[in-house]
Amino acid sequence: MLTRDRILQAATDVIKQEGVSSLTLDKVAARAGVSKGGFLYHFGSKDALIVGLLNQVMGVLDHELNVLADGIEASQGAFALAYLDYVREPTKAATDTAVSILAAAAVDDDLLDSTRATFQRWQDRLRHDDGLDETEALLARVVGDGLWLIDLFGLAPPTADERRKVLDLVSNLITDHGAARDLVDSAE
Amino acid sequence: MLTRDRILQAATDVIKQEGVSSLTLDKVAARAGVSKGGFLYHFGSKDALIVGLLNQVMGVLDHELNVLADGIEASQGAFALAYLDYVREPTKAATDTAVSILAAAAVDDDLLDSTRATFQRWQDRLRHDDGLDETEALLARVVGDGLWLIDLFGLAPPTADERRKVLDLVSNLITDHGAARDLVDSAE
DNA sequence: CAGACTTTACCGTCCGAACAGACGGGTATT
DNA sequence: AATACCCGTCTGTTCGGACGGTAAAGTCTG
Repeated sequence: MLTRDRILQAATDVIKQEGVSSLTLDKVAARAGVSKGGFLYHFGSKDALIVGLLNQVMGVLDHELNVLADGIEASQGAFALAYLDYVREPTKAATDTAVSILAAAAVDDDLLDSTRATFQRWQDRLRHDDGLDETEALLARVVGDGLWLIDLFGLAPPTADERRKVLDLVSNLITDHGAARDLVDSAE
Repeated sequence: MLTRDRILQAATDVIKQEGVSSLTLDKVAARAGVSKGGFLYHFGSKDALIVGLLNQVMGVLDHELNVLADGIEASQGAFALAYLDYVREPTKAATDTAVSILAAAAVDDDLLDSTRATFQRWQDRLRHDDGLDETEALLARVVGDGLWLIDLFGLAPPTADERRKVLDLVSNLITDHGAARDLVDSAE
């Protein structure tokens, strides 16, 4: 395993196990089995570490999301359905991304810029390229992100059963377009 | 204004304007117009400051949520509808809570315990006391929290119009119970 | 040899916390 | 009413330690 990757993994582990405030260069270097100088050869600063963390983990997330969407044979809303499926149970990529975002927000808000751009791309894809009602598409994203962020902070996360039911509800809403359209229309 | 309250307000302002990493005792004390010693008289440690921040702001949020729910005349799902209404546009209490949670997560995860308990109470109230389908109730919470947390991190937040539409969609789903029940049933 | 990689040693800064004491309004005592 | 006292509030300073980052020397490999 490359040293650089070991460092990224070590950084993620430190945050997961000891919290964002324990993410220090010394601790990451020690856990990666490298000296502080060795660490700084690969990442010139703490900010660079976090950018590297976000880039890697958001790349994985984006890739897995695309693979998942390609595997869904629905005529429309494949990406939205993939977005929902992705949070059915916590994956390593999703958890790693969450802690990385937390670390970035804690250190310097600007580090999240590229992450925001990725979310914007997902949002745009949901809005235009999916042949799906825009509001339903947004609902899928909000529900997906909501569950994901509830997990991140541990804010009374729903049980596995509740989780499954709410995801099924939204998935059905998307698939059975008529039902949702009726609801929307009845409001106007 | 009491010194203690000035300090809490100053802490919130510092996080909002300069980020979590700038939340230092010196900076908060200076902005509150008090010496560092004066600060430490009111909050014996940085942890105590964050606990105080969370307690105050979660108390306000809980209160406003209850007032809002009492003002809704729906036969069922009043609390769920209030939860959704509360995120229609960003309120000061919601924003303050968000940054406080971020600060707590950054400093020490355990500081969030009482906040988690409050969310659990909300969750329980949604689940049992509202005469509403459990899945729909959870949907309301996930959508509310989702929008709120998307705002916190600025992760491609939807426009005001999109926001309104998706909240209306979920509100209608809750009010028109039959439609959602059909969707749920059709999945089983 | 050359260059990629790693180590050791070190520095300046900043932070959280502790501390001794000043100020001042209220209270009790005379 | 004047004096003495107390205590909640706040000030300014100090300190130990941790942190991010630098510099330069050393090592391994092709």
